[in-house]
Amino acid sequence: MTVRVRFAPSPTGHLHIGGARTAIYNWAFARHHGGAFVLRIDDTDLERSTDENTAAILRSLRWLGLDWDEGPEAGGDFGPYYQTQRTGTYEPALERMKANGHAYPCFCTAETLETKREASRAEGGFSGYDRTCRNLDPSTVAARIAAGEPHVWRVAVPDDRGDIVIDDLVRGETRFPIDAMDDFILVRTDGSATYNFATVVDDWTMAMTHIIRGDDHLSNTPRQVVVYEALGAEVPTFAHMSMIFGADGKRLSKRHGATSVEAYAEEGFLPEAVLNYLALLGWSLDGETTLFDRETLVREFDLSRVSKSPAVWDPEKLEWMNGSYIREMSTDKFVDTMTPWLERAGFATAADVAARRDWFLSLAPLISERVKRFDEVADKVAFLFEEPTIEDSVRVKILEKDGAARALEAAAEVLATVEFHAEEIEAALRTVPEATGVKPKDAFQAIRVAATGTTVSPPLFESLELLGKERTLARMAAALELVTT
RNA sequence: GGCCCGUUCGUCUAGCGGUUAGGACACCGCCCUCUCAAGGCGGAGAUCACGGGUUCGAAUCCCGUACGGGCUACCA
Repeated sequence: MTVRVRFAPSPTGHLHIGGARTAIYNWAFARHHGGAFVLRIDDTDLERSTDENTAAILRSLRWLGLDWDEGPEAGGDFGPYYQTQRTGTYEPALERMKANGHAYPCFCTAETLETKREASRAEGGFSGYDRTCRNLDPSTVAARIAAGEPHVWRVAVPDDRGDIVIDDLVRGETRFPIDAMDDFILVRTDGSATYNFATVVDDWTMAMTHIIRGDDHLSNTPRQVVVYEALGAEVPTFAHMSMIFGADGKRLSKRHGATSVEAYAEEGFLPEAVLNYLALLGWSLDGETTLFDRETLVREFDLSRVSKSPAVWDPEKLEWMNGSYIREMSTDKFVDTMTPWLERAGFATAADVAARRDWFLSLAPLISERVKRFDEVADKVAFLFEEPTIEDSVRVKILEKDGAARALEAAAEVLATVEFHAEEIEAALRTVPEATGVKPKDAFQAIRVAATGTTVSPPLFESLELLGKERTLARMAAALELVTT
């Protein structure tokens, strides 16, 4: 049988880091086994679900490079792929369970249930439904329904079934005592399906073979198994992965900073880095390999190597990884990726980049090994696009230092006569320390501050080349004026 | 309360009865060097949550405890 897995986000918000990881594992599992990765939008929470959120989720999945075989905008033979459009399938499923005697109507009101629950919980022990309506006389049941009395439909958990054992692909064999199982509600008074009923019917009718999800659903699994069995459906294989925590050991939330995939995209993270990091957070290839591409992930992914324990989200490691991917990018790709960030900063348009592509290509390697995210690029290249302002403290510390002015004058002089290429610039400037008696470090720092306005910049000679002779000399003259007046 | 899951350096993890407990991020030092990075080399960092077993031998198997998490809704 061919593998079919699904990712079923609820469009009540953007794609969350945790959801993204679940999607990645499902996707990798499907691709590894040559199966189908299905996307279903569980939008039954009408209050909070929005089309904007759905669109954002699709965008984020695509950004990560997770393509789905069936689902919104892809179609498929098992649709519809929006849960709100599948309500028609719950009714026949319920009929099927009724026919088997696996579902029964319950007329108990929410209030009486509440008081009963409190009472039994006070005594300690099982707090589930006491099955009052399970053994109602069939004729009275028929009469009450005919009279239009409000009721829900409950599952009749079999007494003779024995414990429910789940062979979880991540956690191994997990046993749930059957007598702790509640005759939970399948269909509400208003006729709508509850989560545990709806997902089972959806997953069953969509022919899912494996359910890979967060372990917050582990405790729901035995309930769902009961429904599968009552339906006469084949029970899929389950795999429950642990959650992602923040540094404080609490479930990851907004308090811990950016939690949506979109936010990481906007901060200048690369999709391949986010994918790699997320894949590694809770899964290991061999314990040694930390950097791997999409193809390797697909080839090597194995649920048995998914961690059972929760993982703490570590933004620093993600940044390191992103930096690593940036450094490995081709110069061309770096320029392309950098362009929108330059546009956003108002430094250059895509047309500017195209017009002077060679110049940007020589800029790229200077920047790529100095940033961990693309939102740092603008700051690093600013000196090339706008006139620097030298801070007082820097002026005092560097430009007014003994010999600095002398070095600047000498530098300006030699630079004026030279071809403006890094090698020539370097050769010329190397003569300055000896000629002036100023230490190389001090001389170069003075020139750096004059040219870039700061003490930290990309390599000096290359930076000057990019700046060009005219601007370099003008800035040096301006710096000299600053300290000599 | 009941049921279920988890616990190896600060963090992510390897380990699946015999290892000097390995790797990665972060941290520290050295090298490189015009600053910052990047890179190279090295270092520190884990009584494997705790307590009992089983075994010649346990991070690895079993039981218990503690702590953390989940479920226990006419939420998903």
